[in-house]
Amino acid sequence: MPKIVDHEERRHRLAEAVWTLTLHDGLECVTLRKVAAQAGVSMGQVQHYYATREDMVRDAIHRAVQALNARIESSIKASGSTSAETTLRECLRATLGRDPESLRLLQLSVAVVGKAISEPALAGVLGPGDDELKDFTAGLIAAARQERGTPSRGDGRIDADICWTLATGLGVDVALGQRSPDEALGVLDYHLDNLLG
Amino acid sequence: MPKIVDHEERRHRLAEAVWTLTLHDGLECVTLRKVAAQAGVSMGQVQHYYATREDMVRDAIHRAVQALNARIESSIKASGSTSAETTLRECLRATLGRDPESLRLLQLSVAVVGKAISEPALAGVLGPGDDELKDFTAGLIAAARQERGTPSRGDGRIDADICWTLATGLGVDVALGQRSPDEALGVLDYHLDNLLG
DNA sequence: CTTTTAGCAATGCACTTGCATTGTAATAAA
DNA sequence: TTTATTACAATGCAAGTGCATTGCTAAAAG
Repeated sequence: MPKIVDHEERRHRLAEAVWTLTLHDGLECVTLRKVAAQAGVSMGQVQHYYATREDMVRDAIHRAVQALNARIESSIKASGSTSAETTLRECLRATLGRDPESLRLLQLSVAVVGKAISEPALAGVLGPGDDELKDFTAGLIAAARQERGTPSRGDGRIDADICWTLATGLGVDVALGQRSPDEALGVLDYHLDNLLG
Repeated sequence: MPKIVDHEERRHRLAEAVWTLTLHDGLECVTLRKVAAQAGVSMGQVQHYYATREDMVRDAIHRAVQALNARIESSIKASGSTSAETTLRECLRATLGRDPESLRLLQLSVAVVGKAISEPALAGVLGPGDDELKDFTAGLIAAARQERGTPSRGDGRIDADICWTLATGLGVDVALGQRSPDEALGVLDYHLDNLLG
């Protein structure tokens, strides 16, 4: 029938604008007009794709989390054929914002996490808190120890838990500029050396 | 001259109102009128004590951080005469929001940390990122190992760093309701057992 | 008692906000 | 070519915002 455009591309552009504004001015400054201006479109277009401002912000956050998870998973797959230790290190490193785009997404997550306090539904979406990931990581730890010939000890699930909590904590520091990515990497590697050694 | 009131008490009441609103509705919903209503005073009174909204929010955040630090320090002093290990455990535990007021302050910190992305000056104020604390903690770790008869190993400063990063990371999870304080405590203790054992 | 001043309370105002409404141009199906 | 429908653009509007201004009241200094 009529003019058909790529909705996905439009929403992505708008989400990008929301990201930029959020990082630059904070979430409270994300308004329909500013998003339109940032994206270089009219306010009508924004309204066409999002029923409410809440909808828009929600989608932008959702897309950011997806993009971040995609980067972690691609890190896992990129080092899939090497040793378990390499895979373990690599996927934890993915949370440290070591390239510009990862850093951007990381900062965005931090900028947004506060909303989850007054909006508990958001808490589940953020952060890698699922059991599946922890089991997977616990398996990697066990395998890495076997590679090293280190006897297994302790509770692998808690070890995995600590790895992720530490890595995301380091990531927060990096996002806030309180730590360089390299310094965070050093701390993480130090922990893994102790854990596997 | 004229009527004299306790400025400190007034500002504290207003800050309390800001806290409550922030936890309940998020920072973006903190307006002069709502704060006045929450505190049960007129909007004029709020304006009398804060020149701008920004001033008000800044002061409320500052007071929250102060209160949280005070709780950590009081934890240290409360266990001052016992073993180094007890002191170490106790001051790290203080970041886990184990009593209602600590939890409230912890949640408030999380609700506010996002602002630090677009307002880097705030980053320094939040979180226990100073070197002094890390040195102190490194000292506690060394002393605790001596108490246990464990030979010292690794880098005490990085160990201390990891302890705090882990503890604050766990605190974030608790604040978001993704972890119970008891669970977080278990993870922290597990880590300290490994570290000191 | 007078006077001065801190401590508000009340109101007003320009501005911004999200959202609704309406109009219009383009295009694919008929 | 007609027509239906998508994709906007433009404008309007009520509500809410931060802040300025004004006026009043109570109490301490004189």
